[in-house]
Parts: sequence; C-alpha cells; structure tokens
Amino acid sequence: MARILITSAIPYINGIKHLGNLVGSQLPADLFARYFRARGHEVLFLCATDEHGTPAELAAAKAGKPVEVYCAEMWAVQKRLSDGFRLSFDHFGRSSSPQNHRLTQHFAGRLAANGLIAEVTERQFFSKADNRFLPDRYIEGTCPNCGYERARGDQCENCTKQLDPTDLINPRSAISGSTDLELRETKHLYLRQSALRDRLEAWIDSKTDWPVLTTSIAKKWLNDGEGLKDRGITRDLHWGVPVRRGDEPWPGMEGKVFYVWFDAPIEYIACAKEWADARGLPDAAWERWWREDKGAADVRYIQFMGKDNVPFHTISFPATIMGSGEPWKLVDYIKSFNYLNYDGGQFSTSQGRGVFMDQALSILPADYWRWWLLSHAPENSDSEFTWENFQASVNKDLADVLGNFVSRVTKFCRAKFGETVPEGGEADAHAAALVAELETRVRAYEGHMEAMEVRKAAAELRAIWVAGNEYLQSAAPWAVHKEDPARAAAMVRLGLNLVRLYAVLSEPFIPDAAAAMLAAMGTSDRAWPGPIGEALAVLPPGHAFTTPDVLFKKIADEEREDWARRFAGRRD
RNA sequence: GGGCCCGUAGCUCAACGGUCAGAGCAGAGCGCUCAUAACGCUUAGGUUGGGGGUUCGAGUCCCUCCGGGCCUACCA
Repeated sequence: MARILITSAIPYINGIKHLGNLVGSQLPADLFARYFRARGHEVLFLCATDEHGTPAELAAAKAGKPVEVYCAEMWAVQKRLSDGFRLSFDHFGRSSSPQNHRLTQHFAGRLAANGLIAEVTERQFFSKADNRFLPDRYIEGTCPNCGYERARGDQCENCTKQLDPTDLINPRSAISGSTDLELRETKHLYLRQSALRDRLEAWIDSKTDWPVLTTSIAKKWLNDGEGLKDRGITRDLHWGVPVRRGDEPWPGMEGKVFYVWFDAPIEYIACAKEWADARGLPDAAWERWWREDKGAADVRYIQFMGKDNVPFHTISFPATIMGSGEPWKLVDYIKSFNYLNYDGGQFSTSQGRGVFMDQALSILPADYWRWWLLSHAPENSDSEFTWENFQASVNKDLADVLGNFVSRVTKFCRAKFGETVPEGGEADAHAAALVAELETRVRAYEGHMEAMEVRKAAAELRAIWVAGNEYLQSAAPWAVHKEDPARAAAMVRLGLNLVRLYAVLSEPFIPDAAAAMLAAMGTSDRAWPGPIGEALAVLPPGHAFTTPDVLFKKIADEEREDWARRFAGRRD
C-alpha cells in the first residue's frame, strides 16, 4: 500500500468553468484518486479555488459586491458543481484561507532569508479613474507597429508584436477607458529564480518519465534567451495575501500583496492544513503528506493540469520550494493535458460558447460527461467536442454496451429464476474463456491506469464490458434454459457477478452508475478483483438482487439538436 | 520573430525504427431473440498532409514545404 498525494490545478474563482477546464485537471485527477483508493492506497486528493488577482476584483465590482463576498459565493458555486460531477476531493479549499496567508508569508520570509528575493523599483501605469495600477494586459492603445487601435499593453492581437505598455499610442485603461494614466514608481519583490536555474534543470533532467509536453515547456523556460528570468511575485492590489516577511512586516511593501501565481501553488500545501484543521487533526496529520522530514518521504505526489499551467508547476513553484531550504515535498509526476475544443472552435468563457459545468449537469447526469470527457481526454493533442460524437459515444458505450448488459442479465434472471442469484450448474467452456479474457484485460486496464493513460484505460474498460455481451451471446442461456435450467442458472449467476465486477472496475469513471449497480446487486463488496474466477463468485446462490431501472437513458436526436443550438453562442 | 506539439480509414484515436499500419463508431452482409430496435459474428475502408534524404528496413529519425494548435514570463 502506497501513499499518494494528488492535486488538481486550482480553478480561478472568476465564473463557472467549462468542460475543457474540467477535463484538463479536476476530472482526470478524480479518476486516479478514485482508482488508487480502490486499489487500497492511502490517497489525499486536494483542490481549491484560486481567488486572488485583478480579474476577481473586477468581477466583484461588476457584480456590485465586496470581493470577499463575491469570492465566498463563487467558492460555494464551484463546490456545488464539483460535488455534482462527483469530484471526490478530500478537501476543496480556498487560496484566500488564513492557512494560505500564513504559509505564503512564511515562504517569502524563508526565500528572503536565503537571499533569493530582490527588491526592484519600477515604473508602472496607474489609473486615477480606476484607483489602481494596471497590469500590462489591462492597458489598451494604438499599436505603434500596425496602427491597430485596440492593442493590449503586452501584445498586439492584430500584428502579434510583443509590446511594452509604454509603447502604446494614446494608452487608456481597459477597465474604464480612462486616459488619465500616469507612470508611477513602485517597488516590487522578485523571486531570484535565476539563482536556482541549475538545481531546477538537474531536477527536471531527473524526470525522464515525464511527457514531452511537460519537459519541453520547462526546458524552454530554463534556456530561453539569457536563461531563466527572475519573476515578480508582488502586485499593487488590495485583494490578496499581504506582503509580509514571515511573521514580520516588510518595510516598504506596505499595502501590497503577493502575486496570485506565487500564492496559488502554495495553496496546494495550505489546503492540506485546511483539510486537517477542518477535521480537528494536529499538524502532523497534514505534514506527513508534505514534509519529507515528517513522513512524506515515501509519498508519491502527482499533479494534474492543463498545458498552460506547466511553467508554474515545473519552474516557479519548485523554485519556491527549493529556495525555502526546507524539506517540502516536490512533485513526482506531472500529468498535463492539451485543450478540448468545442465544435470547430475554442470554448469561450467570455462569449459563452460551449458547455459549462452548471449547464452540463442541468441536462444530463454526471456519468455521461465523465465517460465522454475521460474517454476522449486530450492527452496527446487537442481534442474536440461535437454533439454528434458525444451522442454516439454515450449511447453506444454506456446505454448499449454496459447498460443493456445489466438489463438483459437481470431481466432474464427475474423472468426465469426470480430476483435471487440462482443455484445449480457448473462453469463451462464459455465461462472459462470469459475468465481467461478478463484476466488479461483487467490486468491491462490496471497497467493503463498505473501509467496514467486515460484514453487507453477507457478503451480497455469498454472492451471488458463488451466481453460480457460476447459471453452471453456464445453461452445463450435463453436457449440452454429450455433443456437444462441448471446450466442456464450457472450462466446467469456468472452474469450477475459480472455486473458487480463491472461496478467495481467502472467506479473511477462512472461512480453513480457503479453505485447503482452495486445497490441493484444488493452488495457493498467493492473489493478490487484479484483472480477473476474468485471475483466472479462473490455473489453466492440465494443472494437477493433487484432489477435496476434503465441505467443510461439514450440521448435522442431532438435533444442533441436542441442542445447544439442552445450552446452555440451566447450564454443566457 | 523564437520554441514546442500535432497531421494516420468518412469520424474519434492506436501503433519500443522491425510480421500484412490496427481498434471503436459510422457503412455492408449474416446470425440471435435474454435485453434500452439492444447483442454477437463477418466484411469493406489507407500513396500514414506533399516532396526529398538516412537505413537492410521509416507512420516513427533528418531536411524542406503545406495545414492546425500551444507557449513566449504582468490574464490566470
């Protein structure tokens, strides 16, 4: 039994996430958390909301609410939706928690003590109308290169030229439109990542099993231009972790906060403390997951994220940990995902294009989405959601292959033997062939899950379901029953046991259906299968079961067409 | 501009440099009648984006062109 720490990239607080966000981190993280738990490992699975930064402040202002209130409300919304998708977090925390405040300040203090913080005075645009310093991206103006009038301070969308906000002609605030901007001097803290470059590179070089997508992004940052650049870790904002040097004030940094990308990954750790605090556990309970000197040396730590998050998890956050000089756990494996596109384009939060988590749950059960998203996870390249593909996959895989299997076994048994596992008869050659096939396929399924190959695992699981239908077809208990009811009884007994086995194996992908199948079989035995022959003898003759309702209702063409129209454009 | 990834059957995807490039879906044919008009079997689909090269051997490695995508450090 191993100890496995799993974190999902923490979703930004601002708004409801779409299916692309879900499949990029939280959902696959949940798949493996469930799988490793089912295999008997000790798992701590953490996620949280990422609450700080300019967009949260602006969204709160737009909603006419104090930012603390806005974030608390949105946290509750995201919590409800993650529950709806059956994301089995041990704790769903908040980067604005007191625990994260203290820990972020602690890391900053340690980094300063180790000479890894530089104080830099720079000039930034301040908008009097907005009463705030503006990030580059929140300044608009005319591009000096192509004349495009809505160029942003970091880059012109029209000609793609990299810009500095001071390059813009007629700069204005992207928030208010105000042109009353002035350059003001302001002091900020920089994390001296450059001093840790060689250690970071050696660490990344040691990760030979990481996907190309992950290491190539990290390498780029280490070797780009003159090498790894130092990174500003403070901002002139109100909403965030106040800059402090551990427990001490930081002279000259009053009124400033840490940059969201400094405090957000630290929340992975603080979230564990939130988890312990919420349960009244001592610090030792969470430190044994995070401190190598306090029991975490044998923890395997896996992070899940979209590809856009990779630099922060391979460079900035490890630099923070290494630079602290304290034995915090570094990540062992990063599973990163490409993007899910929507029907020929991108999901768009701003345009309301695509399906968002709340909408998805309002039209179909979580298992439908979980199955499609995971079996089509964008592991090697961007993948695409279309309603036609979704309908076809869900109807075929869940309704026809799995759901109908459960249906035909239970209904046949009820009609011929009643709702009790029938006795009599013995396993025949058909049964032996099935057991042999499942022995191979279940071990292959485990192999894909251990290797964290989501799509391959899904394909193997589906093949395991198909094997049940093949068995029934070849054994044909409905024909055998006419002459030899005992032989048919043995076949049905095996079929009912298959339903239980499928529930156990499928639980990481489709937990609700798995629970319904176990409930129908009248058992709570969800032990992961050892030898398949034994796993198919768990339900003994005489054991009562119930015939479940339709496990998966099919998606009709009219529904599909209706949804395709509803989610094509503006969100209502 | 720079870096990286991807391009394989109508669709979604596989394939340590090594049998005849494989699965699922959709299509065609047959079978079954327990079942959500479900299931099973068989079958047809390919100049692996184009061109050049390395190699006994290339979907895989190199060069180049075309197409799509991501990142490029102050959105997060």
